[in-house]
Amino acid sequence: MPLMLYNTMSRRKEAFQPLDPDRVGMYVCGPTVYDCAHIGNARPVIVFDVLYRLLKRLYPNVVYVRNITDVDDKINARARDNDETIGELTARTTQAFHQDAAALNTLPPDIEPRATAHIGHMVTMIQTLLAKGHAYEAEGHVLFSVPSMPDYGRLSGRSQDELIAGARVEVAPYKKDPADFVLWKPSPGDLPGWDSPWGRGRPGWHIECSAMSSEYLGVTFDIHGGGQDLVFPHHENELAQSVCAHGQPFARYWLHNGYLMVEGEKMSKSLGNFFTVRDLLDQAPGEAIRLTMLTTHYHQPFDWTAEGLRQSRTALDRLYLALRGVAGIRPEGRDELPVDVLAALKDDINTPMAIAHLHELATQLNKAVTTAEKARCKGALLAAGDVLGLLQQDVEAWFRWTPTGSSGLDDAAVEALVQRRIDARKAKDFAEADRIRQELADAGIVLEDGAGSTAWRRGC
RNA sequence: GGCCGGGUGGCAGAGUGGCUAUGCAGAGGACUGCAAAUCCUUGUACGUCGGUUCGAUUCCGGCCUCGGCCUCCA
Repeated sequence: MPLMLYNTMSRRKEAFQPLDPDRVGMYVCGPTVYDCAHIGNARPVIVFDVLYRLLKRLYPNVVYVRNITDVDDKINARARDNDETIGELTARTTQAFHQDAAALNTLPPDIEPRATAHIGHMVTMIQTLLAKGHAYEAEGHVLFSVPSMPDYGRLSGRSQDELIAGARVEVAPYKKDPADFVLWKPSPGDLPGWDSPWGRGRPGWHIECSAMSSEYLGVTFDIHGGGQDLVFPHHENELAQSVCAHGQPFARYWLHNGYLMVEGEKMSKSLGNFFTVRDLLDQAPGEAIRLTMLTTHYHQPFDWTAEGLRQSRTALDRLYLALRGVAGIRPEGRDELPVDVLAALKDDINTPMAIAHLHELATQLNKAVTTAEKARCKGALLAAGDVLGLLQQDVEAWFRWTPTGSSGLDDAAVEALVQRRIDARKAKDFAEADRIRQELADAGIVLEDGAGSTAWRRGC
């Protein structure tokens, strides 16, 4: 079965056929670095990480580009509010983003270009658009002329008439058409600016992705991803600029992850349901956050709930318990992705289905009797985990995770109590053994007596 | 107003024109010093009204309802 992907452009699932199977290109819109990432930002990071891992399985050479937007009016405003320089703000938030992405067990992209390092390329593209009559200068701005592109609006599925009718924002007086958008705008002395044929200024939002994607992946490339909210206007405009400047097709497959809500409501600061990835990492392991995100198909709206996170932790407990049971056995077939997991992911990245198979593999592992069988099941489970970015940490590390600022028993204290209980059991002093069990239970520690040993873990 | 995507068992969440995932929670059983874990068994699910069909949760249409987008929020 070929890899099937839902293409926003055609509104249907299509068989993926790369332009060049020896160099598959994927561009995903990365963060604007003005603040810590919130959980909505985390969704595309995780979803496209799974696609990246899958593509790497299927093709020998995948180039994953995810940009950092480090020039933006929100950045300017935030730096002023924080009383820090723009450079300090963007460096700090970029680093925080990298830490969060790593905590969610996502692979770094192959190339992570920053917008400010590609201003020259953007200027060149804007000049081309001007020369071809797709852009015009007005009051120090350069604007893209939407009417100059007949099939503008195809990606987001709206006609130019609709755009004009629906425009609810005051139209800047220098625009020839209400739908026209900024390619370049003037910068006063106190804002970041670069010299250009149109004076000192800074780029509009959309042009950076057009410039950087073509620089690293070519003017036509395979996959372009991002959140659904970017379909319009960002991706529509990127597409328009790129096609008009280069005269060739742009991205061939457009993938968009659905929106994120919190406890059934739109996430917003005013509702008090706004979480950063950081906030959550203090309360739950990154792997649990990752699994939670993957339990809903990427294309569906995702409802983040405390209960959902709890269930994911329980699910990971189950999977890691299965692995703990075969800790001493060397896995077999570690590199062979189980066929049903592969099939699920090849069907438009059906992670919920893949996770269901993960559970079935765990059940098989739990039921395995012979060592050979256990080794095979363990290998299959781990291989399935690899492509999902799950089950890769040390089993005991998973069970010992503690929330930030926890004041409970530390590992050594738990070990000491467990040992005292083992001694009590050997002496058949079950009253003392049960007292210790209760003491540990009160501290959130679950004990599991096995043949000749006692394992422990921290409950949720 | 225009456009888009949803409504599945107690909960989350896939999927399918007939054989009805998976996990959590619940019930019963096996195992266990007690537990936990594990395994086995179990639960008349598909918003509503019509249509197509031998048969629809799955296809088509109306309706209800939820959410989103409509110029810079992933």
